[in-house]
Amino acid sequence: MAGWEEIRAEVLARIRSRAWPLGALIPGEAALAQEFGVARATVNRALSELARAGVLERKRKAGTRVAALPVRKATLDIPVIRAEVEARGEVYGLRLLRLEIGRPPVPVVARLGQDLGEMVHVQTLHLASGRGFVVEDRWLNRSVVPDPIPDFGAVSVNEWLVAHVSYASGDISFSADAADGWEAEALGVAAGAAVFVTERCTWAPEHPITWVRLVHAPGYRLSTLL
Amino acid sequence: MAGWEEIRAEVLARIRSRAWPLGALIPGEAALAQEFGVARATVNRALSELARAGVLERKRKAGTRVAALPVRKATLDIPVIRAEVEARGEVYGLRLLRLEIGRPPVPVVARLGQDLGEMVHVQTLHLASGRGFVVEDRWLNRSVVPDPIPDFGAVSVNEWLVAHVSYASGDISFSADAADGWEAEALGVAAGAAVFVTERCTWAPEHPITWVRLVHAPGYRLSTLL
DNA sequence: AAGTGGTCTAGACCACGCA
DNA sequence: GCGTGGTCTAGACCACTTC
Repeated sequence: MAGWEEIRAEVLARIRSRAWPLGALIPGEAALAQEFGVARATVNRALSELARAGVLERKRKAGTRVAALPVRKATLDIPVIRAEVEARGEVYGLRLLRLEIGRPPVPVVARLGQDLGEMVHVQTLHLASGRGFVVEDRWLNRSVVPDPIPDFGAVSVNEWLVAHVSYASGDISFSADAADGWEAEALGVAAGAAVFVTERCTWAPEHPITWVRLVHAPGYRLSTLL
Repeated sequence: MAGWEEIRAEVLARIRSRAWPLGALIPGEAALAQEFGVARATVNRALSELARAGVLERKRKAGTRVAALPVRKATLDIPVIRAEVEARGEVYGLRLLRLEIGRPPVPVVARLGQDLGEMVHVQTLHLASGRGFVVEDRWLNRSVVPDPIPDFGAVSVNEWLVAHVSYASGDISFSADAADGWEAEALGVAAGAAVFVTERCTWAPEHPITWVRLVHAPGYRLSTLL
């Protein structure tokens, strides 16, 4: 018994075999290190990984226990749309549908957490081999966009942001919705069709950067390994 | 400059400020350790975290470079449904709609990767404060279910599995779909309404355990911090 | 062959959170 | 307080990859 991965496996095995039941306190790092004949840091690495995966819950002083109701954690990759299209072996295309300056609707202001007044509104259509793949509806903080405004018909806003604007945090959510009139038209599907929607909001340390809603063509799947 | 989090922040700042441009090779761990006045292990921890987040790409011998097309990684929590309902402050309820033994349809067999012959088919409805919350359609490997079959009207299959069956791996995917006839009826919505669908497949090291499709009531959102 | 990141060790100090 | 996990160090060896 040597590497942290072997130790992680052994600990997992004890949990799966109910040698360490759900909710139970397991021995401390020092004890396990001695039992396995490794340094405490190695045990720490193994247990930390399991905690990150949601299998264990660790607290200073309280010790480490097996999670009672294991909350599985899955890691999602959120690629740039162009990369996603190309990964499918299709040809990426981009069409700028609308670019204007105006005040965002109330729900968008609410999500951003503050009213920035006028913002840059961009609507684009991402194409995979000529077919509509994703419709993007985005509001951008004017202060992050230079004057003149970059050509968002050549480089998608997302890719431009990644390369030119630093940011700190954000959130993302997924839902199902019925395709809106113009969204359905852009994607070439019937209005009201069930579509997968991604909504993202990002902030720089001190101010909002952008809010975006991505409507994916029917059949879209987001998947990952558990 | 001391902790790995500070070093991570400093490295991030250099990337965001384009001092280290996208795709560029950054100094080795040893050099950074000297510059920051810390041990190499500390730099390693900081860079490893950034690599896990998709900001850096690391390869032995080749060195560490800034990811050219940053793939954001988001971590999703996949809770047990009961916990999800209770976290909303609602009362959880469970109703067993169907329990039978039979052969799964072809798409399910395909997903599982092998034909197990007859399987246990369970359909349940999860309720939040009496309203339909999730419809579950599940096929279980007969060999993981004891005889007699547990009371899946009292404890959901998922919770029973968590507590009684060890497993190794699986995958999960999310999509949008139009609600099917019986699903719509169970949820109390119009047939064809846009619903959020979670599909999960899990395997023990050597054999499939279960395939499940969860249809969430309209309005369901899956969200996380980036 | 050589350079880079990945891991391990033995020891140490510290922060947190219970009592 | 005091026990636990979280982190840092200095040094070492190893695995992988490119040259």
